[in-house]
Amino acid sequence: MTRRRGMDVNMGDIARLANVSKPTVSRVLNNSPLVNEETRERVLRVARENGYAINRNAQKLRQARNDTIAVVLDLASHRAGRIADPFIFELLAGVSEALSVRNQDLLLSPPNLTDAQSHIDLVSSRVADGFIFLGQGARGLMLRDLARAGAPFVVWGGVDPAEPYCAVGSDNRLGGRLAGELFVERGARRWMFVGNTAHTEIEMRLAGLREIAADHPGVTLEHLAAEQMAYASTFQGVAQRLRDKAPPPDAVFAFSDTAAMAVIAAFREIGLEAARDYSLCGYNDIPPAAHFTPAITTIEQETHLAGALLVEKLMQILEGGKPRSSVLPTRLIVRET
Amino acid sequence: MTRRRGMDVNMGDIARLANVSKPTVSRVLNNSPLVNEETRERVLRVARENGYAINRNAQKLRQARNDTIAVVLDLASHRAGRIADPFIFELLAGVSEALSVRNQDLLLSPPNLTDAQSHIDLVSSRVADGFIFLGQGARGLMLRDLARAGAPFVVWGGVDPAEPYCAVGSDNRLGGRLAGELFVERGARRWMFVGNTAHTEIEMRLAGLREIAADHPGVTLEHLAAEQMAYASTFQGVAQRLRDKAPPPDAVFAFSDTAAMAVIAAFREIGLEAARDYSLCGYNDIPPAAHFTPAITTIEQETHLAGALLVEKLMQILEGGKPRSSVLPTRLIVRET
DNA sequence: TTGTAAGCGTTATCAC
DNA sequence: GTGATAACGCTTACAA
Repeated sequence: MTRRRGMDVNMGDIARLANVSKPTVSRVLNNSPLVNEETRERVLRVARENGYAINRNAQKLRQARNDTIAVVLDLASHRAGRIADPFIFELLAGVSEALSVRNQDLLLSPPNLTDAQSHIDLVSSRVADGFIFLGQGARGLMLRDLARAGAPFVVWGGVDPAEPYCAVGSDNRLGGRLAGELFVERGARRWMFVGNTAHTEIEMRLAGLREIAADHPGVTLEHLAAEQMAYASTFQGVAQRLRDKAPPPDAVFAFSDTAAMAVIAAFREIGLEAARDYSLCGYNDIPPAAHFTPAITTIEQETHLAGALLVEKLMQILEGGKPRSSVLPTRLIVRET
Repeated sequence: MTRRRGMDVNMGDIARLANVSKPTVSRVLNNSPLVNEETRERVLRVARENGYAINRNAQKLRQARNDTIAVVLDLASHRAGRIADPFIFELLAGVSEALSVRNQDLLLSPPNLTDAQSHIDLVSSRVADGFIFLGQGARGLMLRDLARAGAPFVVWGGVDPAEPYCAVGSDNRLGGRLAGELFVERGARRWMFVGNTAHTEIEMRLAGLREIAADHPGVTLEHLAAEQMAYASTFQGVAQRLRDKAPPPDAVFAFSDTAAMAVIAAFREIGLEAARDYSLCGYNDIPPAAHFTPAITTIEQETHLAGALLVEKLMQILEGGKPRSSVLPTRLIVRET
């Protein structure tokens, strides 16, 4: 950056120019009520005139808190089209907004942060005060370690009261049950679940579906792993299964609406159409699901408030509190499939 | 965080425990070649044993650079389903990875950063060294101001050699021309462009399409604004246009594949099918486009390298260089529509 | 190869 | 209300 007027001004300079001491400038900048109105105005004017901006590193060095939160996204999964659904970014937008309201910086966690220790180091290095994990992913174990170490964090994902950390998520088990009840109503017998159960939230959906299946003799439940969570690999996985001699499922519960689209495409290859030949339920209610042909039945999550809720709980933890986990409502939206 | 052993250890403590001075510890931690191998090992051992993590704020305070880059996403547009295409997050993943390789922190820019001054303040406050804008969005003017102020930044978006800043993007104008040539080949006469031209990159696509249209007498080109970039509003905009008495277009170029899906849904409402009744070209080549029914013709962008390229150019700027803008290849992928 | 001393720009403490 | 002084934890310059 070209050295502009004011670029290298520090608090001492402002203090001198305004005929006050450094602590007074500091007080003004921190809206301390202890400062004379006249002084405040003078200091602010001088600061403005000189293009002064406080050095946040010096500030952070001196203070206990960093006012920075690290947000952990499973970005690696999003490379190469391995994207679950765009809905995780609505979540990110909500978190970003909630943090900004509280004047907290948002550090996007680097992709190489994998074990508990590297997360702890980030806090020890005074880079971030705590973490928000968006999606448990396959890191249940690491999260338990992190909780045991006492690191401050909250998680968006499956809410399990047995876990030693605070989580916010939709009622995934209920989601699974709702899909199951729909399939029962439709008279389907050969159910299939598509999703990677290494992710806690997805495992819980399968659990809910399984509960309903168990209540209905004659119903079989098949599980297709879909490890990659990618559109293309999900499509291929389903297509391959359908080439088996085994009779095709007559009901499918997919881990996302995008995955549901992959399911539709794969079934279409062997001449089967959703709605006509099998029931299909997605997850997330992304906008295109409603206008898809056929319109996709799905489970809606309450993500509007999630960001604010996650941030609020993390702030409570940072202030020494022990907020409880929250389960957000989940709703079945019945469409053509 | 519970105070664990080693939590409050600083460099002085390690120095004392290892029988060396602080600068020596510093040298070891920064891989200086000036340290004796034996000393290095002893220091590292002591540091490890005491769970020492360097205080990055103190480090940043002392050094010229911050090793933090602010990434600007138009997150506001992603709330309420206003998402163009998930492809922007592949870009984010690429940037995240490239930054992490260079040990740079990624600060996600807060949503309230709108004018040039607030961006400049972020640099003056020593929070970030520079910016990466993912998508020009409707901030062409602000970017020019920012460039004039000498702030270090690079942009993913439309590349215009006349702009005073470094940009990386696909050849949007060529993309528009490719779509136009396809429409000519298909014999279409009533073309429609769907997209918000306040975004430079989208305006350039329209410009390319317009060039081809101008070369072909008898071809009309209509522009549907689609300001919100959302799936739902695009669907509604197209549906409303189709209710006009004017004859429907026989060729549509949409600003994204997701938008193309909205176009298909809207045309279907009046009984028109892509491929059969009109040509359709999307943008980005997202995975579902290939398996959609009908399979969507689209323009592919080279996003794999974009993240690394953006980071590299920004680093050059931070070192005083003046990297040139880059245009990445663009390819038409002809499918059913 | 290592150590001493100074300083980065802020805020906490205490005195007035 | 305001100011003097001492940290915060690190790196740079210079000396040995």
